Amino acid sequence: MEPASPDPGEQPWSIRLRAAGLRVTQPRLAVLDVVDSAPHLSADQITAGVRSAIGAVSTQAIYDALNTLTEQGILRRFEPAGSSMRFEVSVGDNHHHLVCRSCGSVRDVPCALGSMPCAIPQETEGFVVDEAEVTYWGLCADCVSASTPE
Amino acid sequence: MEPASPDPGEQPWSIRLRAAGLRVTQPRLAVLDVVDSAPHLSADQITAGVRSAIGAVSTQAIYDALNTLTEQGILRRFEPAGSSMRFEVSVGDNHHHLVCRSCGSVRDVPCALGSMPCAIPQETEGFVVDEAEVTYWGLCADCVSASTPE
DNA sequence: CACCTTTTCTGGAATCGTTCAAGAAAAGTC
DNA sequence: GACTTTTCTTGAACGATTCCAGAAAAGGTG
Repeated sequence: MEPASPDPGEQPWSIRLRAAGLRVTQPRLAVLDVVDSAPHLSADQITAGVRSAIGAVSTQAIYDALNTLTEQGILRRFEPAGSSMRFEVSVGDNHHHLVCRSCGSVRDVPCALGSMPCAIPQETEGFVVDEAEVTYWGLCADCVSASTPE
Repeated sequence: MEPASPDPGEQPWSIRLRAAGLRVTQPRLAVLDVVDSAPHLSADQITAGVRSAIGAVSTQAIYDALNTLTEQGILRRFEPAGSSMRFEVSVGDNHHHLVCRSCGSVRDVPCALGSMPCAIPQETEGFVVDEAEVTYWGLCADCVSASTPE
């Protein structure tokens, strides 16, 4: 085993961890693998994935890893209203999310708002903006068809 | 007392409640007054405001009022990541929010993304979008100056 | 390679915000 | 004024996340 590498051609996680000044630990590698293989998972789901990959790990270790990795910009965290935290590997493209009101599923959408006004830091009466987060709410294809009579 | 009316010239809350098929109760009127007088409050803060206005009210009554009023479109609820629910009187302008990463304060911003792409329902691979929510993250003026050395 | 310092993980409890559930009270109807 | 339905009270439950103290592991150093 030991994928421990995001993708052939990319730097293995261990390198990215060291580059961020973080120690390379089993839980962190496992968290990265799980999040990389399935974006938008909750802490709970990530915990399950990590445990099935490397055995017993404390809940705290997962949260610690998620928080640390997020702080270092390796993961990106978001939290649609009514949902718990969700994570994805940070790729720096500032894409946005479609969230299904019915089943809570999340889908990525490229930042398609014209010429990305959302990436442009603005200033509003002294308020310094560093990020614009867009969440599209609606129904996913499955839930649409499930709710349609015919 | 008994403001019970959003604004001179606007319909009193009782009318709006009845129009929505809801009974007119003290807790609901008080919730509306509090939210109207200070947008972006949390359920907790609203509870405090309501209690100081009409005396003892159960926490549950507040949550019930908030949920019901939100369902009926009289209030608008939003929930910046890391924060609890926040409420404002729904005015139908689909404005957005600036959220301070440091102190959590919220400020309204008009939907200024060009010609409001955010209000235009899109469809993406069967995903039917009915709302676009934009959250700007950054630092409010106070926190900016507090964090600046000089 | 053994040692040492620092970071990270374990285990368990605590916390916050929100919801659930059953019965009492109030609103609106006839 | 009695009746039906909605709303409120009380009190417990719940999920997600964090806090804490001590044990274990990571990785630099001699």
